Amino acid sequence: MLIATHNVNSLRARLARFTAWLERVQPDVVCLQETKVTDDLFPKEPIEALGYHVAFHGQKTYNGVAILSKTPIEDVVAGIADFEDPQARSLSATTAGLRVRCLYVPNGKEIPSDKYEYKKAWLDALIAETRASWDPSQPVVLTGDFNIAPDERDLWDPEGWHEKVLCSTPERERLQALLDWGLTDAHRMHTDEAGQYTWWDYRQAAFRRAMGMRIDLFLISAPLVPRCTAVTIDRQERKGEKPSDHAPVLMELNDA
DNA sequence: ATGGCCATCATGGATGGA
Repeated sequence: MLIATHNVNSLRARLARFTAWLERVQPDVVCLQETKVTDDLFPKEPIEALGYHVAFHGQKTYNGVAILSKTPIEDVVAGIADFEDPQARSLSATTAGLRVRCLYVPNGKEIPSDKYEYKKAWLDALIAETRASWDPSQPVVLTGDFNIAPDERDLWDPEGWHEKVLCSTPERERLQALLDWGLTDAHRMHTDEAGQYTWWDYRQAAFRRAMGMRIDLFLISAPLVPRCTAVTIDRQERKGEKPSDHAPVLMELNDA
């Protein structure tokens, strides 16, 4: 089966492009971030018409997450336990035999800033809920836009980005806490290569100049590690008319 | 040297993104 994550940077602005991609690629499960649409306006009809069940958790203008699946979606939970969050950034659900968590981690803006403090507190709450209520012996997928580049291979200018937001030690320590709980960065199971980016700034012709970061991740629990045969970044989808600034990432899992 | 793009809301320009 194929599971995808994609920060679409507005689902409605990207709808025609996205549904064309969905029809072509035929992923079994898709996690979307930055849908930027309230639940009453979520464009579920064109997605359901392509054979997908859909769960969503959105708000006006900013943020917003959704899970699409060819099989029924159950036990949907929005947000993080014991964390009052006005921003729609987490959606968990069971589908296709997986417990899936679709995440849009806060950006953090700059260090120091209120937004950076919010990012750290948000990640602390995610870690706490994961330790308290999730089971790494089950098939668990945490995926989405983590807004953290795991290591120096994952950003185009390590010196320029040194201890900047998305790369700072406190952020990476929090990502490591999730990994230490019992998750594996699926991309790194298959390659040590640097420069495997998933996001490129719209400015400065960053995509053409390979100025990007790998911040869209699949973190998988131990039962899924032997099933994961490939992780690919769909760079083609970053090209053309009105792309998102993120490329979709696809993970292939063998049957259990 | 700085910022250079894009989406939203709204209809100008601020905010946010990363």
